[in-house]
Amino acid sequence: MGNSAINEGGLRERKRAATRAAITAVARSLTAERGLNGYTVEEVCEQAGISRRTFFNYFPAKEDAILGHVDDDFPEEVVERFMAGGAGSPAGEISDSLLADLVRLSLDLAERMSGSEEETRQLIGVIKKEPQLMLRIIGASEEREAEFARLLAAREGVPTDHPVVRMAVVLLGNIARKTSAGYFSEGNTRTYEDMLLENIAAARTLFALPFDPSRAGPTPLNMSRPDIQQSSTSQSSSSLPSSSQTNSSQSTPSEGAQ
Amino acid sequence: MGNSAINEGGLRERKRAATRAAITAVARSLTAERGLNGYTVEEVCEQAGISRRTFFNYFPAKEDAILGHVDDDFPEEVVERFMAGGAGSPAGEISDSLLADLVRLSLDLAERMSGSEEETRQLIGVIKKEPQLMLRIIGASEEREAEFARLLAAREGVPTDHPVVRMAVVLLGNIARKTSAGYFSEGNTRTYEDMLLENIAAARTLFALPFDPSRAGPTPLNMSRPDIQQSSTSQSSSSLPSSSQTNSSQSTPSEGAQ
DNA sequence: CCCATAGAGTGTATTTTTGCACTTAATTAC
DNA sequence: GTAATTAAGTGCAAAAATACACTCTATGGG
Repeated sequence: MGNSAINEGGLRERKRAATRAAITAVARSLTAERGLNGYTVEEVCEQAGISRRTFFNYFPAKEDAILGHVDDDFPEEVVERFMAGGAGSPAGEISDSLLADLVRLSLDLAERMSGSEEETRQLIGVIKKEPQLMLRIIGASEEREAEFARLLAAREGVPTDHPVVRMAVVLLGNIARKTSAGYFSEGNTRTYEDMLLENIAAARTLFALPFDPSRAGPTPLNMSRPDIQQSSTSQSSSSLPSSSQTNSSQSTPSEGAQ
Repeated sequence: MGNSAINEGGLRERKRAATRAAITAVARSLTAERGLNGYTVEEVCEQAGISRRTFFNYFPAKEDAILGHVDDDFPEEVVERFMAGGAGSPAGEISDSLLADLVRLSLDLAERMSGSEEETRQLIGVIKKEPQLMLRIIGASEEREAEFARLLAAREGVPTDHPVVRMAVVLLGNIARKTSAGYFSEGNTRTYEDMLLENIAAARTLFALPFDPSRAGPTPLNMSRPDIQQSSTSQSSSSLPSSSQTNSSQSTPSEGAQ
C-alpha cells in the first residue's frame, strides 16, 4: 500500500496519479475498440497528452498500461470512505460495519470503472483472446488481493493474515468477480447492484446453514483445525449483528450460534 | 509573431500554450467574480492545476495573467483559417477576400472569448475601476495591433507598413472595439454578429461616398465630415450587403490606394 | 509604535517530461 | 530471398514543473 492510496500527496503526486490513470483509460478504450494489436503506443500517448518516452516511464510495456497500476484500482476517495468506516471500533476488533462497507466498496469500484459498459464488454472479449494478457491478469490479481488485504487489515487494525481479513478478501473478491461475469454476460438486463446484493444474500444464507464440525469426518478432521481458529474469531465478534452472522457461519456451527 | 501562432509546435509548445491560456482564463474568471484583490495567486494556481512558482514562470505579475499573452488573443486554429484565406492571391497583392476574412476573424475571436457573457461584463466593470489595469491594457493593445499587423502582412505577402495593412489594423480594430462596447452595454439584446455586420456596412457606405481629392482642401473642410458620417450610418442599417458586395467594395479602395 | 501575518514575488535545487537518436524484432514490399 | 518500414522499447540531455526557503510590502492587532 503506497502513500498515494491514503495521503493526499502534493501536486506532483496528484498529477502523476492522474496521468497514469489517463494512460490506462485510453489503452483500455483502444483495446476494446481495436484489439491489443490494433493501435500503437503513439496513439495512446496522443490521446493521453503525453510523450512516448513518458509512457514508458509509467509502464514497462504496452500491455502493462492495459492492466493498469494497483493504486488505480483503489481510487483515493473510495479508499478514504472505506477506511473511515472502521474508525468507530477499537483496533484489533472486526468492526460491525465491515460487511456493509465491503459491499459498498464493491459498488463504488464498479461505478468508477473507466469506460462504458459496452466498452468493458468488448475489452473482456478481447482479453479472452489474448493468452499472454490472461496470464498477466492472473498475476496481477494476486497483487490486487494483497493490496486489498493490506487495506482491510489497516482499517480494522489487525494483521493481514487475520482469518476474517483472509476470508473477506477471497470471498468478497470472488463474489465481485462472479457478479461482474454475470453482469457483463450477453443479454443481461439487471443492474450490478441488484446482482451483487442477490449474491451477498445467497452467501449469507449459505453460511447460516446448519453445520456440525464433528460430522465432518477424517479428511475433514484437517478441516477442523481451521474451524477451531475460526471459532475464537467468532467469539470475538459475536456482538456484531450482520458481520457476526457471517463470521460464525465460517467458524462455528450455526446451531451453536443459535 | 512567434512560431506558436503559425506552427503546430511539439508537445511542449502545445502544453505551454494550454497552460498559459488556462491561467488567464482562471484569473479573468476570479477577477470578474471577486475583483482584482478578491483572490490570491494561490487560488489561480489551484484551479489551473499548477504550482505558484510555475505561475510566475509564465507571468511576471498577477495582473499580467489577467491581461494574458498576445498569442492567446490569436488562437492557432483561428489564425490558420485566416492565413489560409490569402493563399489564392499572388504575394504582394491584397486579396479579394481580405475584408470578408477580417470580419470572420473578428467573429471567430469573439466566439472564443473565454468566460460567459455575464462574466465578461463583470470583468469589464471591474477593470474600469482599476486604473493601473486600464493603463496596462492600453499598453497591451498596442502590442496586439503590432501582432495583428504582422499576421495580416504575412497573409498578404506585403510589408507591415503597407497602407491597406495599416488601415485594416486600425479600422477593423476600432470597429471591433466599438461593437464590443455596444454589445456589452447595459440592456443590449442584439447579437455581436448583428452589430458587427451593421458597423461594417456603415463603414462601407462611408467609404463609398463620393470623394474628390482635389476638393480635400484645408482642415475646416475636413471637420464638416462627421455630420455626413452619421446620416449615412442610419441609411446603411436598412441595407446589409451580401458577401459579394462586400468584396467588390473592398477591391475598389485598394486600387485607389495603389 | 512594534509585531505578526498574509500575499506577491524570487532564487535554487530536484524531479518530471519531452525530444531525439538509437536498438531490436516483426512485418511488408519487391 | 533481401531491403525497407513500422512499432516497441532504451539511453541521455535539455526543458519545464515543482518544492521549498526566502524577501519584501501591506495590513491588522495589541
